[in-house]
Amino acid sequence: MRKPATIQDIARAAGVSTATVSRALSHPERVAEATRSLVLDAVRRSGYRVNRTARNLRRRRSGSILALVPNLANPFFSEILSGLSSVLAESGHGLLVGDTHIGPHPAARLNDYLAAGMADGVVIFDSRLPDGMVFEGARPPMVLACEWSRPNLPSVRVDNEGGAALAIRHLLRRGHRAIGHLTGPSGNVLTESRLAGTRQALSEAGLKLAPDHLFPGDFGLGSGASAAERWLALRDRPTAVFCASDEMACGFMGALRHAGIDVPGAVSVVGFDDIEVSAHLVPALTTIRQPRRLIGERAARLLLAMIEAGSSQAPAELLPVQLIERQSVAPPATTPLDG
Amino acid sequence: MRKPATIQDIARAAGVSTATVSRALSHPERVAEATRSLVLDAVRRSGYRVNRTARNLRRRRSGSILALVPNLANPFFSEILSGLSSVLAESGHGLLVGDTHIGPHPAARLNDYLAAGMADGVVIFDSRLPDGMVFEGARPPMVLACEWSRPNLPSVRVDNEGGAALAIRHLLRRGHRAIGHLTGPSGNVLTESRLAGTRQALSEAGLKLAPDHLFPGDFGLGSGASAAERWLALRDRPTAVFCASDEMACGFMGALRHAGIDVPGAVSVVGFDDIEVSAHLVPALTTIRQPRRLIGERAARLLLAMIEAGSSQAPAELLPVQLIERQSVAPPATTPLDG
DNA sequence: CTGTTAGCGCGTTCAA
DNA sequence: TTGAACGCGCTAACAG
Repeated sequence: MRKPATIQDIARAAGVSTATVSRALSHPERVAEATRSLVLDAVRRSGYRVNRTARNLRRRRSGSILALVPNLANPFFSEILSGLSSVLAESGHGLLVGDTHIGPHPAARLNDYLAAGMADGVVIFDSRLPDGMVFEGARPPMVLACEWSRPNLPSVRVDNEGGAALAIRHLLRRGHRAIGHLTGPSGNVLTESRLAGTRQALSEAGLKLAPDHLFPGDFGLGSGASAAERWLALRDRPTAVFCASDEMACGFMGALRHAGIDVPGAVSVVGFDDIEVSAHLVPALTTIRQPRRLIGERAARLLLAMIEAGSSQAPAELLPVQLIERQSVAPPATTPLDG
Repeated sequence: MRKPATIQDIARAAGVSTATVSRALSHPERVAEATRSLVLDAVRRSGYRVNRTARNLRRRRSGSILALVPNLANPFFSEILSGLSSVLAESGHGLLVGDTHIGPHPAARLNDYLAAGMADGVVIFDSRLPDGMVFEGARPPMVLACEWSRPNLPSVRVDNEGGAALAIRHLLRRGHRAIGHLTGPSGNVLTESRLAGTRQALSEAGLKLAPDHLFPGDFGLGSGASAAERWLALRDRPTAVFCASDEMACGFMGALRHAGIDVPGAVSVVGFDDIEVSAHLVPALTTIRQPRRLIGERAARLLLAMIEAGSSQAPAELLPVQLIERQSVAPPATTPLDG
C-alpha cells in the first residue's frame, strides 16, 4: 500500500460507484444510511483521504484563503493570523500567507496569486494594495482587515479615530495640555484616522496639535526611538505623547529612559494596539486595546460567508477598542505617581 | 472575458496545440523559438496564467509547503516565517501556515494535511509533532526547524547548548557565582539543550545549578513574571539569571522592576533569541542572538532541494548564535554600571 | 437513492 | 519539433 487510496479503491471495496462514495463524504444526507456506513467503513479501513487538489480542480476552488500582510515580521499580525487560522481550520481551508514587502510588485504578486486560482478569498492587511490593484478578470471575495481605504469593500476594522480620541481624552483628564502625537507612516489609512481622532479630541478641549509636537513614525520600534531624540531636542516639549502603535511607544520610552528621562514623570505615554509585551514594560504601557484575535476570526467568518454565498459584498464590521490604564501616564510636571 | 483564459484559448489564439503551449511554458527549451514566441505573445495578450490547481493535480503536487508552528501568536516565529516566505515566493510555492495549538490533535491534523495532499513539504517548529506522528503512507519531505528531537530527520537548528554556555560564561566573567536559570516548558528539546549548556558551562567553573535557582517557565512573558515572584521569595537569591527566551527575560525584568528591584543592580539577566524589542527594553537586554530570518530561509531551501531531488534525506544544518552585550548584566552586588 | 457519463485544466506519453 | 489522445482524482449532471 505504497500510494494513497483513491475514491476508486473505496468504491470497489464498498461495492458502490465512485459517485456514491463522493456523496457519502460530501453530502452524507443524500445517501441511504446503510450504504453510507458501508462507505465510511471502507474509508476507515483504508485510511482514505480525499485528494484536495482533485476536489478543488473539480469544484473550481483552491481550498485556501490568502492573508496578505505588510510585514510578516511584525508581531502585531501574529495573533490576528492565529485567529484567522483557527476559524479556517474548522472549515477545512488552508491559510496561505504572503508578505507584501517581499518582491518588487506587491499588487502584481497578488494578481498572480489570484489569476492562478491559488486562493478562494483574500484578507488584506495592507491598504496600499487595493489602490494599486489592476482588477484583471474575476476576483474572489476580499476583505480588508484593520486598514480601510475603500469604503465599498467589505472590511473588518477597529474604531481608530475613536480609539485615538479615547487616548487623548484620558491624557486631558489627567491634566495634560501640551500633547504630542507620534504617527504611523505617511499615507497610511491608520495614520490618518488616528491623527484625525487626536485632532478631534484636542479641539473639543479647545486645543491644537502644535506642528513641533507631531512626530513622524512608521509603527516600528526604531521610529519610536528616533522620536525620542526629536523630543529631547525640543525647547518646548509636550508633557505627553500619544503613539500610534505600541511598538513605537516602546521604542520611545526605551530611548527616553536610556537617556535618563523619567516616564511618566517627565512625559506621559499612551500607545495603541495592546500587544502582549506592553503590560510588561517599565513603566507598564497605558494603551488602546485592539481585539486582535477577534479581528482575525471575524475576517475569516466574513470571507467564508462570502465564499459560501458566492457574493463579493459584505457588511463592514467595526470592532470596539478599549482604553487600558497602566503606569505610563501621570499628571504633568510632577513626580511619578502610580494609578 | 468573464472567466479566466485556459490553455485551450491560448492554443487557439497561437494556432498550436495545447501540448505545445504547455511545453512552451514549462520547458521553453523543448520548443522551437518561433513557436515559443508565438505562444508567449498570445499569453501576454490574454493575460493567461496557468491554473495551479490543474497543474498540481497533473503533477501530483500541491504547490505549497506547510509551516507548523506551536503558537502563531508568538512573535518569535514571525520573522522566521518571513524568511520562509521570501524564498518560497521565488520558487512559486505557497506558504501554508498551521498553528498546532489549535484543535484537538495536532499530529492528527498534520496527517490530514499530508494525506490530503495539501503540502509538498513541511517545516515543523514543534518538536512534539514528529514524536506523536503516526506515519500513515508516504510522506512528503519534512524539515525540523529550531527544535530537533529526531537526529535522523533533516533539520535547521541553532547551537542551543553552545548559546547557553556563551551566556553563562559571560555571567561568570562578570564575576557571578550564584547563577539561576529560567527554563522553557518541560519536555521541550530546546529546554533540555539550553539547560544542558547551562550546566556544562557552570561545571567548567566548578559550579552547580542550585535546585532553588532553577525556575520553570514556558518561554512566554507570563512565566517570566511568575519566576520573578519566585526569585523575590527566595532567601538565597541568585545574582544573575539566564532566561531561555527573551520573552521570559522581559517578563522577569518587568515584574522585578515593578517590585522596585533594580536590574542589573540587584540581579543581572541574560536572554535568548534577540527578538526585536530586546534592544529597547530598560535595561536593554543582553542576550544570545538567533539568526531567525536565516533559519527560515535555510529551512525553505533545504526543503525545496529535497522536493526537487525527490529525497527525504538532507544534512542537518547548524547555525551559529552570538552573544549580544547590552545593559542587563553588571557585576554582582554593586550599584549598576553600564558596559 | 444510486450509477453512468462527462468533464475541471493541465502535462505527458506516443506517433507522426 | 509538434499534435492527438489520455488521464490525474474527484464531483455535478442526468437518468434510472
